[in-house]
Amino acid sequence: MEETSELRQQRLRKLEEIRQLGINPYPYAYEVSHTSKGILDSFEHFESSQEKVSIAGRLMTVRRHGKTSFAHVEDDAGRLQIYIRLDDVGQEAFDLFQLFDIGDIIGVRGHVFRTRTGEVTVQVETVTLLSKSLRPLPEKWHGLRDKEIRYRQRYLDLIMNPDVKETFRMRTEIIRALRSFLDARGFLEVETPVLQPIYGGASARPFITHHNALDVDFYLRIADELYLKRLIVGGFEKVYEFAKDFRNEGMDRTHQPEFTQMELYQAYIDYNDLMELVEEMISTVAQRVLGKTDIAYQGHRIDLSPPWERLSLFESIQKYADADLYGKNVDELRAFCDERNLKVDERLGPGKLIDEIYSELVEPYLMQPTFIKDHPVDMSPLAKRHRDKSDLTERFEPVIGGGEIGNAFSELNDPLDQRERFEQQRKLLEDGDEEAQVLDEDFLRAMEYGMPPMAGLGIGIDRLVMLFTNSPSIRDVILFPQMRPEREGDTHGMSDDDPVDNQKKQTA
RNA sequence: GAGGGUGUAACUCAGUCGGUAGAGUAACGGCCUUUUAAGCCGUGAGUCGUGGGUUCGAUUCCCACCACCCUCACCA
Repeated sequence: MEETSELRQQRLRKLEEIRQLGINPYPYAYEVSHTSKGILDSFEHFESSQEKVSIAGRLMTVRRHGKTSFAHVEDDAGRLQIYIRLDDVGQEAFDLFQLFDIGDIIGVRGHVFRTRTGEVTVQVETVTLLSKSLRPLPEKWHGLRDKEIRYRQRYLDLIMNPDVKETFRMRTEIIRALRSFLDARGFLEVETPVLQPIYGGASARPFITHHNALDVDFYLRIADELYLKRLIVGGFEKVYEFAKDFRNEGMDRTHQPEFTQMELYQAYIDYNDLMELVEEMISTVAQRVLGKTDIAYQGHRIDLSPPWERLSLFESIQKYADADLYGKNVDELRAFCDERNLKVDERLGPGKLIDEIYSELVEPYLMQPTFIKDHPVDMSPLAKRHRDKSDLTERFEPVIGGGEIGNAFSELNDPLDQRERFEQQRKLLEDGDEEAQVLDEDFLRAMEYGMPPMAGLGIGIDRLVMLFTNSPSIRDVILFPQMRPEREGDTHGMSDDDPVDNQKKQTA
């Protein structure tokens, strides 16, 4: 279908014509002296010096006027107008320029001036084709709106929508700021396996893959927690990792099967110390990336400056749902759910019920940064028991904008308690909880050698970036979000009969 | 997994109470040496998501399927 497209055929003809002129439409390099932004920022200098500049980028607009043309060239830093006159560039170059299309990558060299209407412009003396484009870009006025094409063909989205570029620049800056915050505090960035023989560290269903040489199945990690803790056993005292994790679950506005989490572990601190670190880290990153600590997210103003409110899970339910559920048994909790019209699964244990109640009645209303802490022990098999209440754990979730952006605890380092917790998880698994955690014998062995007291944290990087960039969907902060693969004959405009492939098939 | 919505030219969208479709942009030809949604004149462009059914006739009605979006359910 694409190969018969009229517009593409026209461009292929132009490509041939350019070749006939003895010009390579795909040359090797171009000497770029300046960026569009550099020229715009220092216009007076360039105007008075008449210094020659060369810029390269994508031709985004063209206004042809017979023997002159105005156009805009867009590079990584922005757009700059260029002005081409027959008298300036000569007949040959001007004819070549007539063969250019919007979307072509070109380089131009000339001096800088300001037009009658006041726009900073390069008056072109030489023009070079750097890459001929064969497909038309979306329309200049409405741009590219179709979300499916934007996600599937992110390159096109990036070309057409400047704010997308900005979002992903900011994503990188956020990660960079987190790194430098942790590095400055003596944390060591490490790498741990993505392929794991036993998955662990979170409650989720894994992806399974197969290693041929060993003839064993591996799991793509759902977390790196158990490996980072092994490193603390090994003697590192502060470690972190930016990890791509994989969870084989549903996808929606806040979930992708492949997502990024930053986990950190520090020996000899507890979860109270870690809360301080988290609020300082997030507000520092905001200050560095956004230049402020109050942000706007989907119509809400959020103040990230410390200290953040600290509420135990049961206090938060007390405060937002006006109910004291601490110490209630399963039947009482279920009765409460009925009373508040919460539909819950029959099989849920007390911990999951509490979590359900909290998620429905509390979390969505927590716009300002809040540490929700002290979760029931059966919800948190890797967390240390609360020092005062043995049925709770020293765990907290930083909640911002109505959703949690992470999870942390004073880490359980009692190997015998840990074994019991794994055994309880095994029962849950046998009772049909597909997300229950699996016993990891080597992890227990490591713990038996002696694991220092410590606290650990996981931060959902994608969600943090959503908050910082005011993005409503996780797909807006992942460059290439997972989509159902394209199939021939499906979505309109998406079928892509590659003529090169077809040629190969024919000649094979 | 359930419910709702969308799918028409390269893009953004109209439209057809059933008679095989239009606008703007982009493209092509012509005029135009400071334009910027340049302008003026002219032209071409589409298996109306896919498959089936009803019908003399389907892009339109019906059914199934596919993709995407939204809401809900599970999760970070």
